[in-house]
Amino acid sequence: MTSRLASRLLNWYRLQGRTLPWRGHPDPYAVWVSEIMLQQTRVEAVIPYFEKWMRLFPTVKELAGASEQDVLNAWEGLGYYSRARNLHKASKIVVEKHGGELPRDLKALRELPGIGRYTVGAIASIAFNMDEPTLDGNLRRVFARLFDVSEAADSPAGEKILWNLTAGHLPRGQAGDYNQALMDLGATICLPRNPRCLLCPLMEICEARANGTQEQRPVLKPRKETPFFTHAAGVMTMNGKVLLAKRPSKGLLGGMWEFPNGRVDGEPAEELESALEAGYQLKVRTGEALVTVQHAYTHFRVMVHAFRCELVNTSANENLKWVKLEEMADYPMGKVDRQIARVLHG
DNA sequence: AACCCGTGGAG
DNA sequence: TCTCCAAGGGT
Repeated sequence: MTSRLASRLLNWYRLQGRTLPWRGHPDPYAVWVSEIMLQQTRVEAVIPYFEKWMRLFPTVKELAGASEQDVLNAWEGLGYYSRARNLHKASKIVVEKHGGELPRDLKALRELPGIGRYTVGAIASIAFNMDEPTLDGNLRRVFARLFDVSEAADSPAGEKILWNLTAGHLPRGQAGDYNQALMDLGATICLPRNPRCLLCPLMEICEARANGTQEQRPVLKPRKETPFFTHAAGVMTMNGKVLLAKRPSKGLLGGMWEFPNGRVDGEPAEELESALEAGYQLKVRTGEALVTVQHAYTHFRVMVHAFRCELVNTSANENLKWVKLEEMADYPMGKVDRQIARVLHG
């Protein structure tokens, strides 16, 4: 039994659904890669990365055999780099424990790093045509509006209601199309701001059920305000090489490379030396500022002053490396450090 | 539960 | 310029 909602939705999807590189792809691996890339990331940003990724790592086995450096390089610019590290880890597990094939078992999928409740439902329904619901930001918004969900949509209580709503309308045998239709609807019609209700295939149902509260849905918890920090970075060049540091594997930009830097509270030029000593066991003499970069991360903003430094002394450190200027592109960096690197390269 | 994790586009 | 937030997961 297909609900009226699902029926309207599926008819609309056949006519208005988007054509995307991973849609109709025969390989579950392609669906997997796309779902990881699409976490908190827009379709337009993902497409070029997906196509490059599938050229570099066409199969699970080739991904598993790649170095973390190559994997992070392929991901550079897409953000949330733990996704790349987890996908890489998971590919090795799939090769070792599942014969190189993505398992069709919900529990086995859920245990792979980087695959949570949403991604299990998406892969199971889209790649394996299983009757599984899922809930992402699009479905959350669509159902919160359609059924006047006053509970905070990003709270456990609200999410439980929303999971039940989407599961309750799931059409047997067409869960993949149903889930993707709701995502397309959320991304092109039921927009966060200024929804295009006149083009919506569910307008009639929505008007009947939503009590006119659509513009006030979904209810979301208030955000915390973002702090601001100032950092100083040291640019140390010698014989056509520059000193780079590898970040810890966890946390912000985990496993990526950067110019040695530290947080400063007073005048950057005066504090840089002590900051670098604390973080990198370096002795340096600062010179003139090379470039200043501002950047807004999700949870804080930074201003980074990059200084040319004269190196006096350094202790042994595995995470420090002298890199030829022409080879900086081979070292995965976040946006800020890539910007500094570009200034150096000319 | 609350917090952390990137980047870019839209308004 | 500034705020919002996007096919979430991990801790």
